[in-house]
Amino acid sequence: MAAFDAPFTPVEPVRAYQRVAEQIEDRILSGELPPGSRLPGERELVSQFGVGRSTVREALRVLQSAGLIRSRPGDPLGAEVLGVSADNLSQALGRLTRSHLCSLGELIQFRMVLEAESNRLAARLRTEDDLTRMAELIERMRSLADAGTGLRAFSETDALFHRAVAEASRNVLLGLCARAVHDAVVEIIEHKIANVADAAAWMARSVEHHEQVLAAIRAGDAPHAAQLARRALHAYYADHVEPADRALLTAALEDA
Amino acid sequence: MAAFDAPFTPVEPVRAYQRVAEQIEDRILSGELPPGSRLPGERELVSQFGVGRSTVREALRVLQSAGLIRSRPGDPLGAEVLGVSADNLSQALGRLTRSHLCSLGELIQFRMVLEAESNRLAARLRTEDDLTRMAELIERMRSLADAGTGLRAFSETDALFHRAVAEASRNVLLGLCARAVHDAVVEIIEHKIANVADAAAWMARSVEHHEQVLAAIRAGDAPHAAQLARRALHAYYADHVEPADRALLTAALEDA
DNA sequence: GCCAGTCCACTGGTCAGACCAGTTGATTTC
DNA sequence: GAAATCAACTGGTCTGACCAGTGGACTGGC
Repeated sequence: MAAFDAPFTPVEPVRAYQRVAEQIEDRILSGELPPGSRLPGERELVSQFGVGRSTVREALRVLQSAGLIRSRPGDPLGAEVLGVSADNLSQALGRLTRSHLCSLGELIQFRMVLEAESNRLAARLRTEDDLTRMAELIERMRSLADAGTGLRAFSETDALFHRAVAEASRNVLLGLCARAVHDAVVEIIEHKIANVADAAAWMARSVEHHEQVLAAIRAGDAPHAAQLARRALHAYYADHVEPADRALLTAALEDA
Repeated sequence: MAAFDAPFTPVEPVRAYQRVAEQIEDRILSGELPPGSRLPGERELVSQFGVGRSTVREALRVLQSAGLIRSRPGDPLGAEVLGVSADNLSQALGRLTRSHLCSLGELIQFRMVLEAESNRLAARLRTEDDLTRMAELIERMRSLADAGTGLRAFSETDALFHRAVAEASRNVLLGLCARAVHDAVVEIIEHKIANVADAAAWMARSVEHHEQVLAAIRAGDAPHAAQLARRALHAYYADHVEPADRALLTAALEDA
């Protein structure tokens, strides 16, 4: 911005706990404190930062609510550094839907966009390694489905497949957001869908869908891979959103 | 999930400040405490919840870091309820990039996806009101550009236009995420781009681009509207990402 | 020497009480 | 009536204390 546009910016007071939190956050984000490492104990931080314990604790609380650290009473090693994850994102997205600021239909439409784009990019940028990884995961899903195990193990492998696709798309952000949205959706309507009547048939259909996706990605057919994701989500969720929102999902489907 | 799949889930201790924060958050998200309303003072909350002040303060800190409330020393009205916003999202996204877990290229690629999809849906779902709103904003941008005002005012109107498009797309989530990503990008490379050599020419080009977008949206040409967003972002940012990431941006461009 | 059990120093979680700087609105003063 | 003053608040911070729980050191028996 030009200098005359806003010569000075208002100065807002910076609280002590903010500066403490910033210092720690910077070290975590810069990699100086990698995931798995430990922070000093609270009383040690008190003497290092030269502030009271309540200030340190408020700072730690902020970092914890951001998902950067985790602390446990009685742990002589101090709080554990977790690093950046998608948890915070999915939490924020969950709040958006819980507040009815955005509907379930929008959430699923958004997921259609993300997964479609993930597939599209994967079809374009995937390596051979990516393809074998995905094929292996599909194989595992098939064997799980045949073995008649519970849905939980199947869903986990399913999530791994989507993660493999996201990795092949070479965009971490896309993958993290897709996972966050996925988690938010699950949190909202898990109970409605969890006990599908015929789990076996559902798993078989899911395996089939994933095979189609893999084939499109292998063939480098980006538009088709994208469209597959959109269609699958539409078919799966269309019945679970309010009728008013159904048009949204359909709109995301057309010539995308 | 089937009952035999995981009959019991581990029980983790719930801290007092968490329950306090949850109670308040629930009331905010349910709309019982709308944005602009006030929370009781901390000492009042202490007596209402029956916990110590530090517990109340840690809870408020969590809510504040989630962007749900804002407190100011000396305010006799108590903390202000802000409601859900995109700030929290952009903060999380900023952390992702600052931690080098995802690059600037990925961020911009993601923005290409979001804005393209926003345009696409807007082209399909826009109403006449949406169109006039957008046209007005473009007109305002043009007059600002002609008047030779600073970039700041121009950028604000630009942001309003994108918001209008997001609104026309009938997906709040898409708009909020797009704004969050936009903010994250700005935070990272604002200083690099802020003082463009020829602001006037840049603004003129921007107005022209927005007119093309509006025309496509008005015509209902969804694919073209989407492609316009991708191309504009590519043209604007391609030079600012590392060469290794340039292929990412290009990949997001092709037959999308 | 090894393993069980005990014990204790220490952790984070919580509370109570205090002080400070800053805001606000009523009160006083001119 | 406007300006200065004041007192009753607020949130921000610090101190010191207690608790339940953890984990390593210590101790006992084998």
